Amino acid sequence: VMILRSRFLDARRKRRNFSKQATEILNEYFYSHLSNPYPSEEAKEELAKKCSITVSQVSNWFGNKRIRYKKNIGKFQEEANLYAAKTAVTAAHAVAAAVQNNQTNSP
Amino acid sequence: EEQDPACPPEPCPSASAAQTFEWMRVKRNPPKTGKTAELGLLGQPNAIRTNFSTKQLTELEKEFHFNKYLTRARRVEIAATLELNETQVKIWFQNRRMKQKKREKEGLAPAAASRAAK
DNA sequence: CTGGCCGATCAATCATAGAT
DNA sequence: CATCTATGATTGATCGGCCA
Repeated sequence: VMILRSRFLDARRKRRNFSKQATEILNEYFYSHLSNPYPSEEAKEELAKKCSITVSQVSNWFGNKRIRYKKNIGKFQEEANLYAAKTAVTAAHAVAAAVQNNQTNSP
Repeated sequence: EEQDPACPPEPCPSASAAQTFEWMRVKRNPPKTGKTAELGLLGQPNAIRTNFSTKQLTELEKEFHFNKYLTRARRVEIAATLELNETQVKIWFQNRRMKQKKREKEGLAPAAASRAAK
């Protein structure tokens, strides 16, 4: 409050928002695993690499996302639909590719 | 790409009905520690997150640098001096240790373009 | 069986970046 | 430029698992 407490310790909070694409990657994972949005340590490391952020930041992101999502599911409905559609398309491409590959070299 | 070994993506293509999964219902029990300010109302589940004063944090920090782990005696002593529960002191040290571990880990590889592990 | 620790997470809050 | 909202980080405390 008034006690401008620890401008020292809070100085590190000079945060910067993540890049648009990093957020994109995180949201894709979140919504494609909405039934259990708890990435394993390995998954976090990979996401961190792809997003060019630290594993801790990935953990913070998921922690904040989960809490804020369940706090107001309605507010995220639009976003959820957006990513749901996106992953659906991606999945479709993957399936198509798989089919192609399967036909190319069928046993 | 790298899907979880046993966790396929949401198999719900039809519409995008955002169901309510278990994790969304998880609720934590309110803190048992902390002061209820003894407002006459006993047993009131004070769900207030204690705010440690700068003085308390300074003392705890000082003690931490002396010993990363507490002995029962030391814990009792500190709790009394800082007017905190033994549990709060215990938890503070636990969180402090995790915090330090996290810092060490992050401070030892900020720049690592290790493409050697693939 | 009991209590402390670890690792992960929760939940509330801080402080700032961004939108209006 | 002030005000309101979105978001990354911090932290006291909880949850489940492990172990001496």
